[in-house]
Amino acid sequence: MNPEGTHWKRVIIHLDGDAFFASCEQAMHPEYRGKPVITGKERGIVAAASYEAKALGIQRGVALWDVKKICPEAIIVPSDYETYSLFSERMFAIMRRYTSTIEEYGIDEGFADITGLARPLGLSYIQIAQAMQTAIHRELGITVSVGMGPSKVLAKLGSKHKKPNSLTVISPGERIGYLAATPVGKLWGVGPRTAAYCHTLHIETALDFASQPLALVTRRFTKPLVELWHELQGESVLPVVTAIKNTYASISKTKTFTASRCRELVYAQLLKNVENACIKTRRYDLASKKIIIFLKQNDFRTSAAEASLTRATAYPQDLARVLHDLFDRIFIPGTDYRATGIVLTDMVLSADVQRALFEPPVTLERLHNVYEAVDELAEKYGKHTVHLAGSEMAHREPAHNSQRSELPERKRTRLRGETTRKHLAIPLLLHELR
DNA sequence: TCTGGGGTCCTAGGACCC
DNA sequence: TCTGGGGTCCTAGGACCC
Repeated sequence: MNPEGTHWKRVIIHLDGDAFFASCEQAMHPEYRGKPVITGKERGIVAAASYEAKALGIQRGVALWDVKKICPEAIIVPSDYETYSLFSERMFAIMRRYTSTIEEYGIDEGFADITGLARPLGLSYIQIAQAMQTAIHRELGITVSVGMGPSKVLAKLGSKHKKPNSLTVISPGERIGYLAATPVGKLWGVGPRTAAYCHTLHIETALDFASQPLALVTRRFTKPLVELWHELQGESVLPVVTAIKNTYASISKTKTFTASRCRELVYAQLLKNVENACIKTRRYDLASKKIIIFLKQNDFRTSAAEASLTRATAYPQDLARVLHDLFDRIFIPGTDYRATGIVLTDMVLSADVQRALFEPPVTLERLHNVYEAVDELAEKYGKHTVHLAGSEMAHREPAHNSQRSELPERKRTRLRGETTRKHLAIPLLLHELR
């Protein structure tokens, strides 16, 4: 192995937080360290389990019900995305000390392209990876696993290989061994359907897949799988995307509730989702030209309906009429429903929204003013201080399997880069760590 | 994993046009 | 009138990710 990677065309690293949510909780609460900690209280299933909890056989997705049976002393807390996002920001900031070619792939994982940086930084490639890893541990109190390879896929395979707090280098020369040990379904980009298809072709391991002739892969598989094939050869075709996401192609909201056949209640749930989706849409200065709704029956069958709008909007009032029509089209009386959902899509910038043909000029402006006031009130007094009468029932009804009602209402959701008191929380960690 | 919530990308097929 | 070839755009749905 040549860790300096001088013969590598690219040197990519992937950092992956270890039991990220649970680790953040342990970093924030010293009294949680060394103990089984579980997040996901608001959902009733395990979102993240600390390594102490994993050692007891507790995994993602397990019902909290069962957790308490296995381990009555487990510390169970709701997932606090706002705080984890702050840890995430800090983690990426540390990575950026070494290169700006960073991709924030998820809240707890990211890629860095460090090709050619060994000489200027005066560190070997492995030392660069270790420097990031130790700085994250020292400053944030959480550990990450790191993978290094000549492509994103191989780097990601490396970070997963041995957790926690590991560093795994998969060089072009060593990749065969790692691929032989990896079932094809474990590869990034291979889901259950593709894995099943692979089995029909007698492709069982990542190496089986990588050993297929390119012509066959191109003929039998889709474009993402062809890219995967190249990446597995150690040939980097997926770039590290540095652009930070600040817009959306679609915004959706879904919520599960205690199953009900009450038309008004189900509709109220749907309308509340619309209100939530609109809030987020306005926050990003967007407006939607197409709305899709769906109802999930108690047996998990879903039905959907959609409509295009005459004018892009981010105002529930605008959507009310079409929403009602869509709802009537798919609601079946006497059927129990467990969830509703809404997708706002075909987004445009709100600045580019034009008045619909034949629409009186005042309408749009008035709506705009009304919701500006609504958003201000929400900022001061909490989300949903003002909502449509039609969603009242959903606001009263506590959501199914959620203890959220016990939780203090979050003051508000921050915009990127906006400063709130919470930002002060992490520097305090430095003292706690001693 | 008997099932939460929020996203993106890709492909096939139809409509329509020249 | 019949036939051929080719392009673009849109939509629906599948599949995958965290």
